[in-house]
Amino acid sequence: MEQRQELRNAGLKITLPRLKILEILEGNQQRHKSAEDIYKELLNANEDIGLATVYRVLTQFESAGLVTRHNFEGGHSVFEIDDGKHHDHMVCVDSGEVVEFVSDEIERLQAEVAAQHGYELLDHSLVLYVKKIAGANSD
Amino acid sequence: MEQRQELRNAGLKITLPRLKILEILEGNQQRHKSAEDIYKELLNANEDIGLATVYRVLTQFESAGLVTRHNFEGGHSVFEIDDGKHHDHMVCVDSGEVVEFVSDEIERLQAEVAAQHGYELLDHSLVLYVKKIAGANSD
DNA sequence: ATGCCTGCAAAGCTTTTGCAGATGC
DNA sequence: GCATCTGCAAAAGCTTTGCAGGCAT
Repeated sequence: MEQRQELRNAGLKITLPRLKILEILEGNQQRHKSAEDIYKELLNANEDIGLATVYRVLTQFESAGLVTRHNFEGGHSVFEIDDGKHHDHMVCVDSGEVVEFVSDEIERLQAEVAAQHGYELLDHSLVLYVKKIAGANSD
Repeated sequence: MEQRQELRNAGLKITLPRLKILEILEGNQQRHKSAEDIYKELLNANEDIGLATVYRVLTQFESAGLVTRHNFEGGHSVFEIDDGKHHDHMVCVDSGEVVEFVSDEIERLQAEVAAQHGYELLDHSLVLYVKKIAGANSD
């Protein structure tokens, strides 16, 4: 029940919808969820929370730095708990599976490239679209 | 007037809307345009072409490999002529300016990272969000 | 009690689709 | 002449907003 404190720190009142949504986001199943995904999980849990509220809460969480919003291909956004550890994503085009990874070298090169063009790197978005190699172990 | 041939190669009938849209995409002003941008340019040029047609044509062009669609942050797509030369993008958060760049090293590292996880790299999307360094020359 | 929060429904935005008429070949 | 293409308008999909009531503090 540490979530109450997270909400408090974010300057948000502790309400049932926010607790439930935070709980779902912290669940260890799928880390990357769309608003719709969350809405469905709430329905399954018999929580009477509107889709509009899900969106509002997610936006508030984003402003508060609790979650990160990603715009993968396909029009809709997905959200993920922001634990402070930066990483990029790899999406399997067959299964839709999302794998997180970090490459310090890529990070460094990005800053370097930006600098070469006279820019300071503020942020970046890197998504690899991949496909499982037959017969390979996935890690 | 080489555009007719490009359309033909793509298996598309030569029509006024397609010619005009291709022409705009090949214009040397802004390389990255949204459907709306193109629609506005058509209106300015007094061409009587509907927005729906712009979308349809862009989708056809994309299938034909004539253009590439990017989903930068912000909900709407931008299109760019596909000249076969792969590159990534750097977007200035202040001016909205878009700079293209290629880093062979980053490309190589991406494939490497994917392989380490048992995946084959099919495609990727890399966007750097940057800010001009005061007093630096921009190249 | 007060002010922030929620649910519902309606609107907003980008993109897609249906249909009848127009156009290219 | 026939199939493909276009314009218009309406619909679709995701997300946001307005409003009246509800809940946390």
